[in-house]
Amino acid sequence: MGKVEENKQQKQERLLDTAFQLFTTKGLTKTSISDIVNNAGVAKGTFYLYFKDKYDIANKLIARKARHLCLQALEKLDRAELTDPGDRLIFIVDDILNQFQKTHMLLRFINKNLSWGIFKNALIRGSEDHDREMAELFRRILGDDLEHWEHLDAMIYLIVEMVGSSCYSVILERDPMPLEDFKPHLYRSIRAVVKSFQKS
Amino acid sequence: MGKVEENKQQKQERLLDTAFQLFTTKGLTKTSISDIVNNAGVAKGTFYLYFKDKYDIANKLIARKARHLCLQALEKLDRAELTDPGDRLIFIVDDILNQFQKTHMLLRFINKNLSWGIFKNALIRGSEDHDREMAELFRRILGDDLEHWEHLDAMIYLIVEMVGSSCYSVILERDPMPLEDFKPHLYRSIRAVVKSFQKS
Amino acid sequence: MGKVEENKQQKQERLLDTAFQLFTTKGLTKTSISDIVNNAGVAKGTFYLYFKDKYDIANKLIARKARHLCLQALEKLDRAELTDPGDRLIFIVDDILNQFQKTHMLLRFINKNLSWGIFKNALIRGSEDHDREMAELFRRILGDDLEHWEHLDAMIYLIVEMVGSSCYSVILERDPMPLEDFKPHLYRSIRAVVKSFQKS
Amino acid sequence: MGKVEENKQQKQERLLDTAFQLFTTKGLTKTSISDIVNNAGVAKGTFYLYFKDKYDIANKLIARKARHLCLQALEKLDRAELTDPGDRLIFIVDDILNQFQKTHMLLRFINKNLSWGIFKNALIRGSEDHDREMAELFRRILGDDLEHWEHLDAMIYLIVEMVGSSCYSVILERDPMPLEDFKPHLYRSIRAVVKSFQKS
DNA sequence: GATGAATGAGCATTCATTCAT
DNA sequence: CATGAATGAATGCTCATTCAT
Repeated sequence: MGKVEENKQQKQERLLDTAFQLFTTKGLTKTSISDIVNNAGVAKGTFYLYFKDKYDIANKLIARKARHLCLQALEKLDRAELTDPGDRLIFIVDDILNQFQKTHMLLRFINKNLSWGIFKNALIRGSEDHDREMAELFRRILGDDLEHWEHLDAMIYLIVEMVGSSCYSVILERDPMPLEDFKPHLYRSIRAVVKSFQKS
Repeated sequence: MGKVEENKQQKQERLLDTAFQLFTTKGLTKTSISDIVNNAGVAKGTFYLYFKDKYDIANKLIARKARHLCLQALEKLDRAELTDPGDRLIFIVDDILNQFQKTHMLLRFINKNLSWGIFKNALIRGSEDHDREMAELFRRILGDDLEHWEHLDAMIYLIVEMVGSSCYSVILERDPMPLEDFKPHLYRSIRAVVKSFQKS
Repeated sequence: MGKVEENKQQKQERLLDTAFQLFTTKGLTKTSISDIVNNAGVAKGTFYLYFKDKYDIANKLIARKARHLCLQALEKLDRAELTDPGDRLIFIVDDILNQFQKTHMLLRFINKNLSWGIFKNALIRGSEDHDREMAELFRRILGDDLEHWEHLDAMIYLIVEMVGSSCYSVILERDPMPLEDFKPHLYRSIRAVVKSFQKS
Repeated sequence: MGKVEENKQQKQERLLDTAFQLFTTKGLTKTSISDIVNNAGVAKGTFYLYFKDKYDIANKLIARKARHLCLQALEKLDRAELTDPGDRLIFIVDDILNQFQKTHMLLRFINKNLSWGIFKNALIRGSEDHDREMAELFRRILGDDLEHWEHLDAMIYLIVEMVGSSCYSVILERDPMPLEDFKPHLYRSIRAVVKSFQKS
């Protein structure tokens, strides 16, 4: 029985990997299910055993990749022993940007969907005690003194969108400037925004 | 044969209008060229006389709409007689957001493409003396005292991306909060970013 | 191992019941073997242990239902103590029509196959002494004085086809008229046909 | 322009003819649209230019064939100069049965759909003054003295269903007897039914 | 320039059937 | 006996593109 279960897992894994590779090279619209199964070496029907359609596998892929990305960054943050909340936030951002810089493919795929919603779902997903988990996540990112800020949710939302959106073309096209040139401006802006949310 | 020329213009216009309506209601991928020509009352072959394919007409449409949006905002700004650069920038942002709030369709279509590149092209497009035009545009937006800032291009880029990206789901889905609630945070952040770019 | 035997019987039964329900609601062509086994809670392979394919199970189902229908009508006839052959024939027809009226589903499934062949097979099926059984069946339906008629087989055939065919749309669509309005014409015609087959 | 129109007609005709041949040999369910276009020597897309799907072309085919069948029989009847309504009715029935006898294919295709509805639509189809046309049709079939009968519609319905249903297996399978043996019984029954509908 | 009939590659999806467990 | 994962042929249908008129 374990053997069958193992085999199933393997098939699904192979489909996910193949799909990821094709999505990142040819793009989602140009990739057909036929492409995926042919490259994965499984029968067409098998695809439908595991996924509803192309968008189903794409979403599962995004969630999986985003989750991995965030968890890695958070683990590094834990080991970094930073105390200043601005430093901590920028540490996370910097780590994620560096990961994207290393593999443009991943960024191209996660694309413009690089939003707060994605990350939230990737980390919390369907939890019962949603608010408590959110607070914990914020605390894990910023440190323990959350009471210095107002509207933490709006602040995080704004920063994630700002970073995600602005770095897309910076990383992929070096437009309007290379990432290294852009980082100082970005990080200075993040600090400014964080400060503007602080309770007076 | 001004009549013929007129007729040509009219056909193209009808195609653009129809395409816009279909793109905003059915979405780009779900709209076929057949849909467009049928609704426009034009023969299929005629489409190819004016556009290369679906994406060609979509891009021309985005450029046209974005241009209109910006020009309107700039004209209102000219009449508003504001002097503070932060006020001026926020006036523009506010006007554009209000326009999008009025017609969600337009925002849904321009989609995540709501980026600095779009606006830049919409306003300057293929000019020879690119840098001079940019400087003039900045001056038109911020006022005459540009020398107080460094890296104006980075600043504008960052702000446009931040606004565009964060307001997309705020306007269309009221997520994570309605536009009216979000605006104060956004404008406060814009001011903070603008300040952080000022020469010390 | 009566238990195993029982279990087998139960599985087959469950497949038959499920298939009937699906055939009558979704129609034969729209029902797949996957549908049947899923709804029956049986593995796909199991289906092939008992039936050759979809049409095999459908035929077995028709035979089974038609048989049940006829036997019920015949038993009621036995208890009705009618003597006139016309009365007896119409009693049977009326009972069957009423059963169909009650459950349109059944009629819709047996469909246009509601023919003499079906009923014959349902009642006699693969008997060795076919002719003697037929005579007995006729005698059971019409009474003992069969010698008054010629070509009994043709007569029964004609009447069954006439009733089955004409009542299909009458019962299911009330077209060209409702069953209650149609019955007098039908029964009058049956009597006329019966009479026309009598030996002069 | 005439040339294009002609070509279109020709294509549609070729599709109809090919479909008819395949439907009658392989059966409707076993015939795919690919089969049809391959045999017709046209592209797949062309099929959808003229028909919605397989059932659309089948229905158009049935209507067309049934219409042709009836019109032929009616024309012959006009030339036959029969006066007795029973004779006239049987003349029509006989002619149609003979046509089916000649080309089993046609009967196999029209199949169990050989009903009053088909013929009614084939002859009257979407007319405004439906009732008047029906009366005229009845008069054309039975002669001028329609007032001798009650419930003409029920009578015609019953007879068409009886003939269609009973002759299907008689012609195609010679079961339960060959057509020539069956005809006397059928015609005697028709006369009996017709008589039973006469006003007393 | 304008038309629209014709094309046919391409796609998603279904499903009967098999067979190793 | 029973299972259900895997198969892959088959099908209906779409649609961008061409080209003769």
